Amino acid sequence: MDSFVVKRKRRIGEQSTEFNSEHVTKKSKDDSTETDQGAVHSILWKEIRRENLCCDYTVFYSKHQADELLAECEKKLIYNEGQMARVHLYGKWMEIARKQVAFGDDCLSYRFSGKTVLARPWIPLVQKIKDDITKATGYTFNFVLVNRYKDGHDHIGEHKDDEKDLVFGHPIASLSLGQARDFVFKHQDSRGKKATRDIPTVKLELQHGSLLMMKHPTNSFWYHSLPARKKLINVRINFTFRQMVVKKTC
DNA sequence: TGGTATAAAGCGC
DNA sequence: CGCGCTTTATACC
Repeated sequence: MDSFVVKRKRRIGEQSTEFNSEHVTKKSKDDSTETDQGAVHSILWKEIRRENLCCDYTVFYSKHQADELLAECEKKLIYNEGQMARVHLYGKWMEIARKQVAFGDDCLSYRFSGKTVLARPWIPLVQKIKDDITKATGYTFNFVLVNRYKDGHDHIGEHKDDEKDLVFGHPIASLSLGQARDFVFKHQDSRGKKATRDIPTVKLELQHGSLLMMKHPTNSFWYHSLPARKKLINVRINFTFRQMVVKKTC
């Protein structure tokens, strides 16, 4: 069993909606003997399972905690500009419809779509979120890509996370703050006109303060996207914590 | 070395 | 407004 049920010293928030809920099971509390004056609670993960898709979702921070984190992010985060804010796709350089910055251990970088995003040194705000997730899940991370979607016009297209620089099999932890947004998984065999199979898309709504653990082999088989939702006016900031291959040279 | 994939926008419906 | 589909020439195994 791949479950990880972890105790945290806080009450977790409400579960959010997963549209195709018939395939979702809530993880039951295990046979834990934890009795820390009732102050410690197991995280209730919503398990999302399809063929070669394995994700766990929970509301990780209370509204109050998430509000404070979002405010601090808006105050302290500075995003990449210029060449660093573009991708090379289908022969053209394109501006991205969002803002992006990365933090990580010394000398780490992440290459995708013809560009290299260098990690800035960790700052306490981001380090704290990373440490919270590690405490809750047991997984470590040495890199995070931060995407800021200023409103519902900002988005990211269908893609798979580029695995060249990622430690194979390590989960990606996606923490969301701010505007709840739809998040869509589409199986690689069900895309386009010459799809060979008809596998339904999987849609989630990623809530303020939520954590989505994307586990192996999800990213090898499924594309994901954050489609535009043009009526939404509020900002969303997303952190995707990763474990990168550490190279010998800087 | 070639075969393969593409984190984007734009169009039609 | 939202979706599905096409594009395209470079970068990479």
